[in-house]
Amino acid sequence: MDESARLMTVLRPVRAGNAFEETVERLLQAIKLGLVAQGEKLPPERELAVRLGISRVTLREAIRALSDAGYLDVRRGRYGGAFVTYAPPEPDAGHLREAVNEMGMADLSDALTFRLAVECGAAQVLAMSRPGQEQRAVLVRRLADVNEAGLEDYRRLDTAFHLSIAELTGSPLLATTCADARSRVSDLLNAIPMLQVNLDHAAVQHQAIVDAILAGDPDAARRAVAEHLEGTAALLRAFLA
Amino acid sequence: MDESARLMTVLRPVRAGNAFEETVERLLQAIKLGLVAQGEKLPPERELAVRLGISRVTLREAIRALSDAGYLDVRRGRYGGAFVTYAPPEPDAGHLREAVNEMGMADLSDALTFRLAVECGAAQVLAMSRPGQEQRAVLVRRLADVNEAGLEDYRRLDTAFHLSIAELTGSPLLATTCADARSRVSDLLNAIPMLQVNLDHAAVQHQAIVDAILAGDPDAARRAVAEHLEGTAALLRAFLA
DNA sequence: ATTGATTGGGCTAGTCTTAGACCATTGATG
DNA sequence: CATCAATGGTCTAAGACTAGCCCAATCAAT
Repeated sequence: MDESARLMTVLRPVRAGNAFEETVERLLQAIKLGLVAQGEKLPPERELAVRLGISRVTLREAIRALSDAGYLDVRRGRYGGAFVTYAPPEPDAGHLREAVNEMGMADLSDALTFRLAVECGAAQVLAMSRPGQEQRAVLVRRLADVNEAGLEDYRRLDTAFHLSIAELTGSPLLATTCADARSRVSDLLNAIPMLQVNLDHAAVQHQAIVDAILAGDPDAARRAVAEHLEGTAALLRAFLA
Repeated sequence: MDESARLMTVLRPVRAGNAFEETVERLLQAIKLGLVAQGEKLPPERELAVRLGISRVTLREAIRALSDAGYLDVRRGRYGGAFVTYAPPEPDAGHLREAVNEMGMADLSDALTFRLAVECGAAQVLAMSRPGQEQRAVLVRRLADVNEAGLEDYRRLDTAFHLSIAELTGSPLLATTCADARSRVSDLLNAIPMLQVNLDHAAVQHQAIVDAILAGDPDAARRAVAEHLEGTAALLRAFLA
C-alpha cells in the first residue's frame, strides 16, 4: 500500500482493448442492463457510431459479433435495425459458477465492494440533496414499477430502479459509474433464482431506501442500501456454496 | 430521466480521445496527484509503454507534450528519464476562476458530487470491513504524515491519505475511481489558500474519519467524510464568490 | 581513459481505425 | 404497382497506432 502501489493504480492500461472490443462491451452493457429491452432495436448505425465516437465500420464489426453470438437480430431495409434477441438465462447454479469462474474470485469481490460503495454513496448524496417533487415522483414511480413487475421484467425494472437513484443525483459521472458497477454483477444476479420470499424481502428493502431518501436521511439511506446489497451478496454466496 | 436518458448514459463515447490525448491525461493525473513527486522521474519509456498498453511512439509524444508544457524535464543517458518539474501553482482566486471556467459549472458540480459519493462510499466500506492491524497501521501512518507535513507537502500527503482509504478496501475498482474523482478537482483544491484555521479544521475532520473507521462505525465514517468534503466545497464556493 | 549498462531518440513496415461515398433492401404510402 | 425514405452492406483512401529494430547519449565502475 505504498506509493509504488498507488502508481500502479494510476499507470494502468490507457485502453481496455481495441475499439472493436470496447464497443462490444458497451453494447453488451446496454443490452444486459435492459436499456434496450428484448424486441427493441438499437439506434441506427450512423447515429450510434457518432454517439459512441467510433467509425461505422468498427461499430458494424461489433454488431456483427453480437449478432453471431445471438444477442442481436439484424434486419435490413426501412424499419430494419439491430433488434435485441437476448433474454437473461434461467437462474441456475451452474450458470453462476460459470460466471464466477470467468471473472475470478478476486474480481468478484472487487465488483461487489465497488457496487456497495458507489450505490451507497449515490443514495446518500440523493438523500442529502433534498430532491424536488419531480425527482421524488420518478423515484416512487420506479419503485412501483418493480413492485408491479412480472418475473420476466423484474430484473430489468430492478436495475432501472437502482440506476435511477444515481441518475437523480444529477451527476452523470455517478450515473455512469453505478451503471458500470451494476453491469459487472448482472450476470451473477441473473443466476440467482427469484423466490417469492426474496422478492418480498427486496421489496421491503427498496421501500426503506425510498423512505430514507424522501425523508432526507442520508444515514438511513446508506444503511438501507448497504443492507439490501449485503442481502443480495449473501444470496450469491449461499447459492455458490 | 426516462429510458432514453439512461441509454444516453451508457451509449456515450467509447473513447475519451485518441491514444495520445488519453495518455497525456493519465500522466498528468499521476503528476498532479503527487504520485510522482517533484524531482522524481517516471518509469523508463519501455516499461511505462507496456504498463499503459500503448506503443512507445505514442507514449513519447505524450511525454514530449508534457515536457513542452513544463511538467517534465527529459534527460537522456543512463540515470536519465522524465523528471517531474511540476509544482502546484500558488493558491489564488484567479487560478481558481480560470480552472472553473475551463471545466464549466455543470462539470464542477458533477465532479464534486461524484467525489462526495465515492469517498463516502469507500470510507463506509472500509469501516464495515473491520480492517486488520496492518491496514489500521497504514491509515494511522497516513494521517500522521498529513499532520506532520509542511505547507509544500500538504496537498500531496492529503491526497495520499484520502486515496489510502479507498486502497485499503482492497478494491482496485474503488481505488481507481477515487483517484479519478480526486484528480478531477485537484486543480480547484490547489487554488484554495492554506490558512492555518482551515488546516486545523481539516486535521480534526481527518481524525474523525480515522476514528470512525477504526471503530468500525460506517455511519460515523460516512458522516465524517461528508462533513469534511462539504467543508472543502464550501471553501471553494466562498473563494469563488 | 575504456567499458558496459541503461536510457532516450528515431525509423520502417504493417495493422487498426476512420471518413465518406455509393449500393442494396425493405416496406409504408400514394 | 411504383415510389421513396430509412436503414443495413460494401469499398477505398488516408490517417492513427503498433511492434521491433537500431542509434545516440550518459555516467558509474573499472
